[in-house]
Amino acid sequence: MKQGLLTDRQKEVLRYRKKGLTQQQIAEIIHTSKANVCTIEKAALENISRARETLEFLYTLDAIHLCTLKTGLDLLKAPELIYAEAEKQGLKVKYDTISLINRLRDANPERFSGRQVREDVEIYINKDGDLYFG
Amino acid sequence: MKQGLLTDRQKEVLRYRKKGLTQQQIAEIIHTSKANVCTIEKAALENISRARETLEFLYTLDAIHLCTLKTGLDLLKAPELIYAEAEKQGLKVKYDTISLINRLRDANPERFSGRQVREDVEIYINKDGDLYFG
DNA sequence: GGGAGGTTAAGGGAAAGTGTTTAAGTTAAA
DNA sequence: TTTAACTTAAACACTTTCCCTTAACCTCCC
Repeated sequence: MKQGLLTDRQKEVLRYRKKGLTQQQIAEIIHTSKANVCTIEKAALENISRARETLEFLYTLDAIHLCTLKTGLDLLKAPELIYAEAEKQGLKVKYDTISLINRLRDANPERFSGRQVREDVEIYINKDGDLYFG
Repeated sequence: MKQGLLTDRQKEVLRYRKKGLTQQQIAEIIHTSKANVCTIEKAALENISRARETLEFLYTLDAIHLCTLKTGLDLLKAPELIYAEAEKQGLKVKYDTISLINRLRDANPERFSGRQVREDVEIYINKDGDLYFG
């Protein structure tokens, strides 16, 4: 029963990295190429992302689908859309306009460019008014 | 670039489960055996555990183990224990007594019942005096 | 230009994970 | 006791991940 997503190799690299060592230095210590250290580090960070995404999914489990932000939508128009849909469901969104926009962009920056939605974003809400994106 | 630890199959089962369906019912819906549904669900829960453990590792990356709150300990005695250990390490805990207790309980409510520690809690601290629990 | 730090791509062998079936085993409730 | 719900083990085909090498590329900065 293995525990954690990260392999020993990946943890090793992350620890050295945390200490401030360069990939080259680490490569010498663990007897491999710097390209390999880079790959291992990248894999580690990817695993960490996947761990985060996995736990996010849990939240969407007890959340319901609220609406979809369609590609091309003006980001500034998202809040009123979301508020309106939440009201239909009898739910109160936990965020004000400003923090809602910030949360939208912080959650997945690659889906917005400037004020525009680049890719459909699914909006979920739970009973506490927390929002999740899929 | 895959995202999240859970496979589509695993998410599917978890969603049906959340709705209250039995493994047998799910098996019929997704056209397989109930034993298989059980296996898939188990794998899903294991993956969720691994995701949690992965993120916990991140905290311990720049934190050191401070002490252990043993099962049965009075929650109100935790702060002085923690302060004492932190002082030994030359570190200042970021929280006062009240907020420390609140943080302890908020972090993992299932580990405390009333004033008592129900299950060993590992305390970690980083250079900023932040506390993490494992 | 050349060096240091970092990244990417292609490929390969070993290891691990996934979904599945079959068959046997609990456990708790009617 | 019988039944429904759930768990477990073994085995198999299949896919993915991991670590590694080699060889290239990028971006600063001297």
